Amino acid sequence: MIDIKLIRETPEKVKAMLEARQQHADLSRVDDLVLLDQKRRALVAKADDLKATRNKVSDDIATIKKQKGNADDKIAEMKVVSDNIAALDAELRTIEAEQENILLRLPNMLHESVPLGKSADDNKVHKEVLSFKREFDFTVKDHTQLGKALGILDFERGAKISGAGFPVYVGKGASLERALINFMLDMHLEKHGYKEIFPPFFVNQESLRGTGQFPKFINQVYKVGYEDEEKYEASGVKLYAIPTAEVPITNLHRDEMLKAADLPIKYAGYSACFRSEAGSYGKDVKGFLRLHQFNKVEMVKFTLPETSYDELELLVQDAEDILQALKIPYRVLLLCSGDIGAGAAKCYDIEVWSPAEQRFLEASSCSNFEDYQSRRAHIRFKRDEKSKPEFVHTLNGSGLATSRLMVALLETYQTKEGKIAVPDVLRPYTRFDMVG
RNA sequence: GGAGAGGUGGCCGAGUGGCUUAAGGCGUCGGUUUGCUAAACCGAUGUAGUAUCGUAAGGUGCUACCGGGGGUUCGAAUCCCCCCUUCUCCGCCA
Repeated sequence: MIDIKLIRETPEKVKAMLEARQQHADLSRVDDLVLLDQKRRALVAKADDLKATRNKVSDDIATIKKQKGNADDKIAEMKVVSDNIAALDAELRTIEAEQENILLRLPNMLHESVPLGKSADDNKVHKEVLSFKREFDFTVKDHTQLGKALGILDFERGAKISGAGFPVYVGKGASLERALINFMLDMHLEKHGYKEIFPPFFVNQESLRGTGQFPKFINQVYKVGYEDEEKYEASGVKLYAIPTAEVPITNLHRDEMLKAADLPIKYAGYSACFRSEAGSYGKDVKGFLRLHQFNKVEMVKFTLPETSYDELELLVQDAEDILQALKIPYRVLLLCSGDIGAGAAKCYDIEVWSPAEQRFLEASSCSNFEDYQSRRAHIRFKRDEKSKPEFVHTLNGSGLATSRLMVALLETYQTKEGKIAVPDVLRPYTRFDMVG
C-alpha cells in the first residue's frame, strides 16, 4: 500500500508509476482518491469538533449532578449532538472503506533503477551464468519423458487422486525432491545466516492483505472450508491455502514493533505452495511447468530502509549460490516496469535453463517491496527508544522453487542411457548417486 | 466437543458508569548529588488521525485507541451482545 500522503501531495508521480506499469485504466482512481481524501478530512474535522463539545459538556453534567443540580436541558442538547456524531461517523466509515478499497489495489511505486518497458520482452538480462551448460551427443529427453521412463514422476495417478497439476513423486523422485529441499534450507541456514521457519500452510485473510494477495489477486488463491456449507458458515473460519511461504513468514511480524538492532531479520522456510492458476489454461501446461501444488524454499528479510537495496543484491546471490552449487545454467533478469509484480519496487527473476525446451524457466523471483507490505501489515521498527516508529522494508525471494529446478536438474543431468546422475552436493542427502 | 480463568501502555499490575488527563511499580532517557560506581531524589517517557504555526527539525490544540466488532447512555476500560485469542482441566484424536 502506498502512503495516502504521497497521493495527496504528488498525484502526478503516482500516475506516472501507473503509466510505467501499463495500468492506464487505474489513472482515474488517483483522482478519486484525492477527492475522497478531501471529503474524509473535512468529515473528521467536523466530527472531532462535535466530540470535543460532547466531552466538555459531559464533564459539566457530571459537575452539575454532583452538586445535585438539574442538567436535563444540557442532556437533551447532547443527545442531539451525539446523534449528529453518529451520522458523521457512519458517513466517515463509508468513505474510509471506499478509500481503502482503492488504496489496497494500487501497485507500489517503482525504484528508479527499474527499466521502462511494456511487457516481459523488455526485461533486461542482468547476468548470465552458462558455464555449466552441457553439450549433448544424444537426443535429450524432456523432464516428463525422463520422469515417466524412470518411474519417479506420476502425472496420471496425480490427476486421478487430485487433478491435473498435482504430480506424484515416486521412489527416488520423492527422495530427490526431499534432498533438494533439505540441501537448499541447510545452505541458507548454515552459509547465508537465515533462521528456519516451518510455517502453517493455511492463513487468514489479514495475512493475505498484509503481503498484497488480498484483495486484488485473491482469485489465484485456494480457499478452504468444510464441505458442509452450513457448518462452514457457522464456524466463521475463513482460511486460504498459501500461494507461497512469503505470506505466513512476512506476516510473522504483523502488528509488531521491531528493534533496529535486530535488523535485518532473515528467515528461510520450506512450504508447499498452492495456486489455483485460474485463467491460465493452455499456458506452460506441460508437466511441471505450471502446477496447483509445488514445493518451495522461501527467503524473507525485514530490513532498515537504507539497506534494503543492498540486501536485495545479497538475496539474489543467496539464490544463485544454490544453482552454482548444483551446477545448473541460469540467468538473472531485471524486470521492467510493465512486467514487475504489483507489490515490488524492484525485482530480479532467476531463470534456469531447460535443455529440452531450449529456453529459460523462471525458478525464482527476488523482490524489494520497500514499505508496501509493512504499511499494510503494520510492521514497524524504532531506531532507539525515543525515535518515531518507521516502516521496515520487506524483501523476499524464492530460494528456490523445486518444480522448475527439478525440470532443469533432470534434463541437465540426464545420461545417454536415460538415467539421472545426482549432483554431487545432493548425494549426502539422497544417499544414491544415480536414478535409474 | 465440554467446563473454567484470563487478554489494560515497552513490561508487571490496579481499576464495577463522571476527581482516571489509565493508580502504583519496573524499565528507559534527561537532570541533581557523587572521586568513580551504586543508591536516593526530581522530571520526562505510547500509537494514530486531524487542524494550525514553522523553510525544516518540531511545537501547540482537538479526536480516537484498555484483544476485535456492535449496542445501551448526555457520558463506557467499567454495563449488554457477538467474535478472536491465551492458559488450566475433562473427552476425543495423529
